[in-house]
Amino acid sequence: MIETPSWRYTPALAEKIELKWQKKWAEEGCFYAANAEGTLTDGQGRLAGERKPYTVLDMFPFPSGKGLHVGHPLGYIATDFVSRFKRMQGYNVLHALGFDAFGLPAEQFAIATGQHPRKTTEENIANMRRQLSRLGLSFDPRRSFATTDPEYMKWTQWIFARLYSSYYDPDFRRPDGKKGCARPIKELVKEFESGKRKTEKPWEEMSEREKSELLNSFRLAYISDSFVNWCPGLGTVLANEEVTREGKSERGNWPVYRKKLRQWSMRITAYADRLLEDLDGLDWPETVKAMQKNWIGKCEGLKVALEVAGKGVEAFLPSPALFSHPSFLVLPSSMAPQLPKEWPEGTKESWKQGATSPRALFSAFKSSHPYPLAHSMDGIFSGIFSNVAGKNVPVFISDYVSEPHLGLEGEEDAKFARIHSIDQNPLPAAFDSQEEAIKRAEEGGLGQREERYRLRDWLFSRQRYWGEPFPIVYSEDGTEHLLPDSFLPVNLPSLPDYKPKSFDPEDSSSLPVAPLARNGDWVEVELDLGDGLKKYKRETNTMPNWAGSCWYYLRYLSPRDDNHFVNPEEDRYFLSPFHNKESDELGGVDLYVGGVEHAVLHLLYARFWHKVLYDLGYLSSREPFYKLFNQGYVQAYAYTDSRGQYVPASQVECRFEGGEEAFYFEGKKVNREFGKMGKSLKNMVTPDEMYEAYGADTFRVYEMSMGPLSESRPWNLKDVAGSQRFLQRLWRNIVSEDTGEACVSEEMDAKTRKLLNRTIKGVSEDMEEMRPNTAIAKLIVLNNHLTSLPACPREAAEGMVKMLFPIAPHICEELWERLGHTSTLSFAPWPEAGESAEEETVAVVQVDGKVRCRLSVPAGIGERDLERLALSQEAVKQWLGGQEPLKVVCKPPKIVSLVSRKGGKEK
RNA sequence: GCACACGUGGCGGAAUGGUAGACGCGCUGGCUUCAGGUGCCAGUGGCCUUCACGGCCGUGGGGGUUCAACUCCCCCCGUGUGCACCA
Repeated sequence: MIETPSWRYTPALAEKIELKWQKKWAEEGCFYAANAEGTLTDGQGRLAGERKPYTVLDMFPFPSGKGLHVGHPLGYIATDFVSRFKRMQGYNVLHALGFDAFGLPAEQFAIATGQHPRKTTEENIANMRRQLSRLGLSFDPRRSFATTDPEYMKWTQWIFARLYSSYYDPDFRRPDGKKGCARPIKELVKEFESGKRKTEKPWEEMSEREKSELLNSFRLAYISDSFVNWCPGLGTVLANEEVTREGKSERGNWPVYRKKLRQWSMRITAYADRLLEDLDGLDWPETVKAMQKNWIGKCEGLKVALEVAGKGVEAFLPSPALFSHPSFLVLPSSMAPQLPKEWPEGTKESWKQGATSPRALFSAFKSSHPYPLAHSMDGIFSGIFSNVAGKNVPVFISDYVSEPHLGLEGEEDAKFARIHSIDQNPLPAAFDSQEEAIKRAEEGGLGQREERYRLRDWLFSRQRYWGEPFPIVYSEDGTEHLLPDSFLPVNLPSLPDYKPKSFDPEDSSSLPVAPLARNGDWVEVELDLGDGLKKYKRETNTMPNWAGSCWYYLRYLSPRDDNHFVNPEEDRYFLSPFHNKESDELGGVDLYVGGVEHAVLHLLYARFWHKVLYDLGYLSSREPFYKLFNQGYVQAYAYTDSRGQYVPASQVECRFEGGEEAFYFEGKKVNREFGKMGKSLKNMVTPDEMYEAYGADTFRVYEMSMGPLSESRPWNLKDVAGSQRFLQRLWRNIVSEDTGEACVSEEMDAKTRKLLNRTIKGVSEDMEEMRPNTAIAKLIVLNNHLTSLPACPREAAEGMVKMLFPIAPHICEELWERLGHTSTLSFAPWPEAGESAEEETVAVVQVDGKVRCRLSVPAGIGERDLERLALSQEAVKQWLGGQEPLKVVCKPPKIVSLVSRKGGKEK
């Protein structure tokens, strides 16, 4: 039996090395970013002086109760290698991770486990920290926080207060000199008082209540009666974005009803133009820009008159809808059972019987209707029918059509809506383009062409417990009052029962009850807001969890500052455009990495807040995130047996049959599918399993080498062995497996030098462009070459270790130490490619587009010389058939392309 | 239906107008070993031919531009994402 050498790079040794360096980095405060001034320095003086800042940001993680699988760390490993690479290039890197801990999932998890959300949230954060810390990520630990921390919540409320106290003045010039700026509402009041800005009724004659109403129509955070999506099953109101297209709640899949409610909103529409314009200057993926433009952008459509329950109303039909549904009837699903009664000429008995849900109605209608289905979406919840009752009247049925824009404000008025001209002027069922649809509709007198923004204001209140309370109280007459900053934070009260009051999911007559209203001692308060002690009632809504995630990247800069939400000095140092040439005039975080699922909402909301805070003079940059990178997802193979049941993927065996892969579970053949990683598909792999079986460095190398960072890719456990072997070979090249001591040669041959230089050049470019997969491939090539040498040259070993450090930091630190160095690699300068003395390269000779000859030539060869050399080759002469070439294209030193008289063409 | 993205060996992928298949997995052969595993060395797109050299074909399909196309343009097929009923 052969014993494993005592210093082989095994998972056990990897773990020892990894824990050793993680401890050391933590003790030395290795990843402390240094602030421009004040409290947070790096403690070592390393970063003092002229270092340029570089901010690397991960999307704010939500600490789920389920823990992480191997897909989650992908983005964190990516930002970590960028951070480490930038540190080696001499930047003062700010890289921190906090937690987005408010929100419905946290509340639901807590309810499910019967505990207080604060307790479960803290436990989940601790678990996530543990799983991530074993990866050796280079976060500055001093800058971490959770949105639920009272000190953080204080500033979230403070920002809300600024939005509430501001309005948008389209004529006022903002700091960058352009028109349109948020201003304190006090300025507006002055204009009303002085008469500079007119009001319908003179300002001084208005009651306090009237003034308050008027100002509300200007404030950036305002309260108004608005339609909300009431979900009795959850007992909460949801934003449109949280309602599925089937009209169910995104979380829980309960029915959702439209209700009128007094609600807080954010006037994001005031910023629509600027949110659109500034996209151009950002270094974002074009697809994300397109999605934002699509969301914000102008939409052409038709303003039409509708008849609703005998009353005339106006509606806007966007051109995409007009295109696919040229004339139509819209019915809320709640009316669906009555449809046959309302239907002109009674179209069939068979389908109105027993059709109580839209789904049932639809399928009954589809099966019985004699006419062809013109269009169907998702096949179930809606459909368009042509030639109903001899008329061209498509019908639209949906769970989610109680649209105020069609005047359908509540079930009581919602009989049906129809386009006036339908009977007189039925439109053809199909057009060639949206433009044609809108043109024909306009010509047909259906309505008037109009452009609108689609973007609507952002609904900002929730009837939940686990969110930030509003810094708002109401006096006895119902007028709202902002609490002064000195009253912040407004903390959540303790409640005997913090669950939202849910109802029968089908009970559409129910109304939301905010959990905070249950604590009477908290709601009813006596305060002195500057005019003596008075009685007030607190606002009982809470903020959505977008609130905390809208500005967290700012708090990383000065996480413990009690006087500012972000310290102005640090803002100017880290985010201002003047410190980062690349980000030009927009400024912001240098690199933001996360999933594309936040392409619209989170990024739009954060940009909006950032712009308001910029207008008000609190920030020096116009945009929050200069460069955005969307990483792909880690997907996984899943396996089903002959009955279609999922079998544990980890126990599936791959065999090689007739040159192809076949898969077996317990001796029986199974099918391979492709899907999300998770418990239901029995294909989940956790980082903890990877640490144990391979170590963190192998795991990191594997995740970065699987494919391009921006693409989704399947997790393939057996491929990890390749990454493991690479690190083992590297270790063995530099360290003796018997003694553990470095065994390198002080000499380096010319061939190795050349390859080293080429590798440095290539890897540097790949790292800069965030292509770790090709960087790793190049390092493996170098490593394989070093393996073939009798002894590894020290210079190559050190270059190798430096270049791999950002991706596999622990093993590289260990090798660096064993090579005789005493200080961390974290700040070692990134290697630079030297000049290679010898400059031979391979040139290719093509005849009629095909490679016919390869020549070894000096890299500096001239065009004439290369051409002459190519033409003198026997093989080339043969392919030219002894004749002069018709044409010669010579691009030294790489290629000579010849056209023969036989096959070639020439112009 | 509209918009965008993508399509390369048995698998993940590399090459962005200039040597297609880097690198890894898997597979084949050899060495080490009692054996398995690990490790090391060599080979590995298909077809033809061969001791060998070599030749032909090949990046979803078809057409085009070019001395030269995985790469650029047009058409088709397929896959994925977004949009639609919220506006």
